[in-house]
Amino acid sequence: MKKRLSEKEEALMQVIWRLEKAFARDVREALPDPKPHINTVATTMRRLADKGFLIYEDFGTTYRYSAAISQKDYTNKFVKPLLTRLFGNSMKNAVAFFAEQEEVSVQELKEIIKMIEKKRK
Amino acid sequence: MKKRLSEKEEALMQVIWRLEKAFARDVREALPDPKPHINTVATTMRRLADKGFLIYEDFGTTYRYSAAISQKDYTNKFVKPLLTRLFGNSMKNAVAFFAEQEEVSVQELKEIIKMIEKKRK
DNA sequence: TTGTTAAAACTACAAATGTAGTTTCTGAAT
DNA sequence: ATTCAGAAACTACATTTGTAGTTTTAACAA
Repeated sequence: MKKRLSEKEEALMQVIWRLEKAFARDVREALPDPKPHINTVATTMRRLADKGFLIYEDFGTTYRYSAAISQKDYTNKFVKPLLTRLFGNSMKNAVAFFAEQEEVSVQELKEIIKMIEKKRK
Repeated sequence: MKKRLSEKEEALMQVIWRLEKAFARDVREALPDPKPHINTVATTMRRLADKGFLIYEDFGTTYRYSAAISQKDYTNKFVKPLLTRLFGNSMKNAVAFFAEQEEVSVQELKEIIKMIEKKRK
């Protein structure tokens, strides 16, 4: 698990994180149209398992997959470095950027502060 | 300019965003050891130009590159969707996550609020 | 037991990416 | 003019990713 995933691979992981446990066909179902060929999904999932991002249980005739890394851990390991690099090694700058872009309102920032303070005391 | 860049490509873009205008050798210089072969840098930059991420000026015997897309625009276009997908389509959740991880302190969040409020009035 | 079927396994191939050697060009220094 | 160096251009090749056809396997149904 060294490298960030590609967009398509990440899309599969998203589905698995959401469904928690899923067979290839479930994942395919959850993907938006145009849905990829089932073998494409299966191959990608196998590769993700090879790379350590998925684990699977043997279900007789099929495998059921689940994530080997939580979305949080993935985010910390692969997304956070990307963000901090982009924003001069400062998550504060990153947050400020999204706040300025009005992706996060002042109101929401205040809610976040409240939430954190409650949690920490 | 459809797809997010790979990690290596993004690393080059980082350098260019920082230097603003740069020759291949400048970019290579700015990269951490072990530095890639100069041709590797040049090839990657040419490909980035082909894909519309870089533009270049002819400098007689060489080309000087600069970004065709600002770091902000790149972030909005490619990083923000990734974040929102990861966090249930909510940038608020994303910010809350990083705040909880103590990547951003309550103090900093308050500074951001102040900064925003000043800018908006 | 013989189809039928669903899934995995195997195979294949194109495009993208990462990397770097070889060749050519051009301007600068003798 | 000749040589030299730096850079681009060209070429090459391995790996990864995206995609899907073909073959095998295993379970179930008639």
